[in-house]
Parts: sequence; C-alpha cells; structure tokens
Amino acid sequence: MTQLQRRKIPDAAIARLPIYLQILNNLAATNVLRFSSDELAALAGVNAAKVRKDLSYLGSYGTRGVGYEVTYLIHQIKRELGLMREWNVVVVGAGNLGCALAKFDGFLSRGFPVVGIVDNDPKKIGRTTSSLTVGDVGDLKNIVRDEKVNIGVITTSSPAAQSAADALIEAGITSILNFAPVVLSTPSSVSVRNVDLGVELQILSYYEQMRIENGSKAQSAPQLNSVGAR
Amino acid sequence: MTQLQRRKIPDAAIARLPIYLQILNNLAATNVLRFSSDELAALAGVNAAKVRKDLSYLGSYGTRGVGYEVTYLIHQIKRELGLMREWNVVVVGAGNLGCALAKFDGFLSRGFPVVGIVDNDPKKIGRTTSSLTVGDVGDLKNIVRDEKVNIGVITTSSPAAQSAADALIEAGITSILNFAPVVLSTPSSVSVRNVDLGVELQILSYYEQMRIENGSKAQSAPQLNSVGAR
DNA sequence: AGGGCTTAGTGCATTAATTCACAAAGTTCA
DNA sequence: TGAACTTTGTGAATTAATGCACTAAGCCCT
Repeated sequence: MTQLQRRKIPDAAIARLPIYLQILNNLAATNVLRFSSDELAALAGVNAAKVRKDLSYLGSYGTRGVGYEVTYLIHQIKRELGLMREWNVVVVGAGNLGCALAKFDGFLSRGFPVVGIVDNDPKKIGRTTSSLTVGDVGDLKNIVRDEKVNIGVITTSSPAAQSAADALIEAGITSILNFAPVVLSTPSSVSVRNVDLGVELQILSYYEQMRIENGSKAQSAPQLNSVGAR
Repeated sequence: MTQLQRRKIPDAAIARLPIYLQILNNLAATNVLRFSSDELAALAGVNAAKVRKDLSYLGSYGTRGVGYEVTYLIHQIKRELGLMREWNVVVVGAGNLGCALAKFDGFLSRGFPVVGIVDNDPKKIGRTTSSLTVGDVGDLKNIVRDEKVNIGVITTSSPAAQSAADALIEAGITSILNFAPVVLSTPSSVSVRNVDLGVELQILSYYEQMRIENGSKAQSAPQLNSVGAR
C-alpha cells in the first residue's frame, strides 16, 4: 500500500491499468476533469467495484462523494506502470509484420520508440523502412548498448524465434514481446509476453462454434485476451 | 463431459488449448507419436497437472501408463476449438498493419483465410495487396454475404474503430479481433478479443521497472497475455 | 501370472480474482 | 448547522483457477 513496500498489485489488476489509462487519456483530451468509478467502469466494460479496487492499489487518490481527478490519476497510473520515461524498442525480424510495427506510430506515441530493426537475411539487411535501416542480427549487442534498448520485439518466423530470443537475452534484454507462435524458453528473470494472432482467432473460433451449436444462446468469449503459457 | 451437455470448459483452459495444439503440431511434424502430460507441460511451460486437467475437459483420451497419442489429441483439440473447418476473415482498415495481416500466412495456414480487406479512404480503395483488392467499407455487408465471412479484424485508427465494429455487426459478424486501442461497445452476443500492442508494452514496462527498482530480484511478468476489458 | 513401473484422471486444499455490500467521508443545499 | 445524497475504500463472501497428492489403469519384464 504505502510507497515503501511497493508491489503486491495483482497481475490481473496490472493488466487492466493500461486500459484505464487509455480511457483517461481520451477523457483528458475532451477536457473532462473528473470521473467516478461507475463512469470508468462503464467505459472500460468492467464492474465498478473492480475499478475502485484496482485504483486503490495505487493509493487512496479518490475523493468520496466526488470521484477521481483525471489528470492526477493519469499521472499515478503512469508512475506505477513505469511510463514516466521512454523505453526503447528493437524489432528482430524485418518481414511484413516487423516492418509494419517499426512504422507503427502507436509505439512511439505511447512512449516506446523503435530505435532499431534487425534481421539475419542478407537480402533484407541494409534496406530502409521508415527512417530505420535494417541491421544485422549479429550486431544486436552493439545496438542494444548504443541505443539503450530496453525491450525486444520478435517478429521472426517460428523456427528463428528461439535464437532471436537467445540473441536478445545475450545482449542484455530482459523484456520480450513475442509474435512468433512458439513458446520461448527463457530464464525466469526475463519477462516474456506472447501475442499469437492465430491463437486469438482460434479462441474466437471456439466461441463462434459454440454459438452455432447452441443456437446462439451461448455466452460469448471473455474480453480478456490471453495467450502464451508458463 | 459427455458430448451431450457440451461446454463448461473453463475460459482459462480454452485459452491454453491453442498453445497445446501448436506444440502438438510441431511434435507431429517431427514424427513423434506419443507424449505424456509431463512432456507437454515442459514444452508449454506449465504444470503437468494443469495439462492433464485441461485435456480431461476434452474427454478421457489418454492411456494410463502410456500417455496421449499426438495425432488423436490434435484431432480432439481441433474439434473442440471448432477448427475442423475454415473460418473466413475480413480485415477492416488497409493501413500498414491491416495490409501486413492480409499478407500474413499465419492466418491462412491455421485455417483463417483472409477473404477481403476494406477501408473507408478513397485513396486506398482499389489498391491491391497480395491478391486482394481493397474494397469499400460500405460494401461490407455484401462482402460478408458473398464471401461467407465469419470473423472481422479491425485495424483502423482508434476513432474509426467503433464504426468499423458497428459496420461488421450490422453485416452479421459475431466475432471480432480488434487491434485498435479502444474498448468497443458491442452487444453481448458478439465475441470481441482485443490485441493492443501498446498495452502489452506497458505491462512489460511495469515488470521491467520493478526489476530496476527492486534490484532485479523481482518476479517477472506472468506469461499470460491479457488485454482488453469487460 | 504377477510384481514393479509409469502415467492418466481427479478429489481436495490452496491461492487468486471477483463481486457484494456497507461504513466512512466528503459535498450540497436549505 | 445538519440532513440528504454521492461516491470512495475495503472487509468479507463468492467464484474461478491452480496445483498437490493419491487412486486407478495399463504396460513391461521376469
């Protein structure tokens, strides 16, 4: 609770804070000054008690009878999530997806500038994509050091993903966002998050089939995306 | 348990089945015939009891003292997930990401052919990307009918995402994969899964910051990706 | 044939997450 | 000032998910 003994925010709550943040940024953009847990709950599509409990992990920043202040809460969530600074990203794998992500402004705009992209294919090395030149995966260590990279994004083919991960870890990276549909083997000191688009579709397929079989009176999928393992 | 009163597989288990499937496909490709819950657990990075429990929701398809048969289990998982057939996909939003996804063979190879891509920008309509011509979002209803589309993928900008969702729902789509960083408002009969890349990075950022503050003795992120709300 | 070994299946305890429901604290207005 | 109203913050109950540990089955070898 107090600043001193930080942490013990449940993982489930941590995963929701970015959603709240996104909504609050929208509110701030439309000059909304305050919000209640009910309002945020409606916008986020969750239960109001959950919103209050989640926000209470940050501290006691609301005012009873009034609500929460938008800008203040934005500040607190950003502080908690470590978003008071930028985190540099390197993309490994300069295929369609890798290049699309390197260009993607959603990364930069949220404080995650892509400072490098590498590949192991000589035909791709040297190409330029949106102000970045594709580097050699062998130079990863130098790139990570020189560009102060914090997070690695893997967009290689499945067979290459593990060695991409190994290279990132060898270069000192401890946070990985993996788009390859494989379970990476990494030391427990490294955080990995998997985004497997095929998995997402397969989960949708399950609930879609359920609707068809049960005459559409089946419940729908939980809005929580979850992939990966461990 | 029995075929009759289908369902009551926990959502958490459903989200893991695609991972198991992916691993089993790899095993099959290397001519492995059988596996034990221990082996699959190691490959998936989960607990063996969890594997057994998850698989038991499908039915009692293992042999004690022996294990499970790879191809048979693949079949059962595919049946359960609704993967005995193809599900057609339409992409709404022909930007970088949308086009990359339309080309992405991970969709087709897993039984989700992209049969159409649309946009609302006249400058993009008519362009061709990997054998698909960008259509007008206004024609969505016809496309969904003619191409028998089952799943809509939203890769528009945030402001356009809700109207894209409305158009998909209006066209009769009940499963949506949303890449725009907004919480879509949809009837509960529609399944939505959100993939918000910014959110994933922000979650990584939290655990990364934790490691920095706590001198790297902090635990790392859960491998479960979770985004979205509701 | 039978003992030892392996591994699935599962009841049960534990832990995590969610939701309820209410007291505490503040606002507003007469 | 104080009564009515609003909304937070949080114990406690509930529900969901996890993981242990044991039983039931089948294989293999002598």
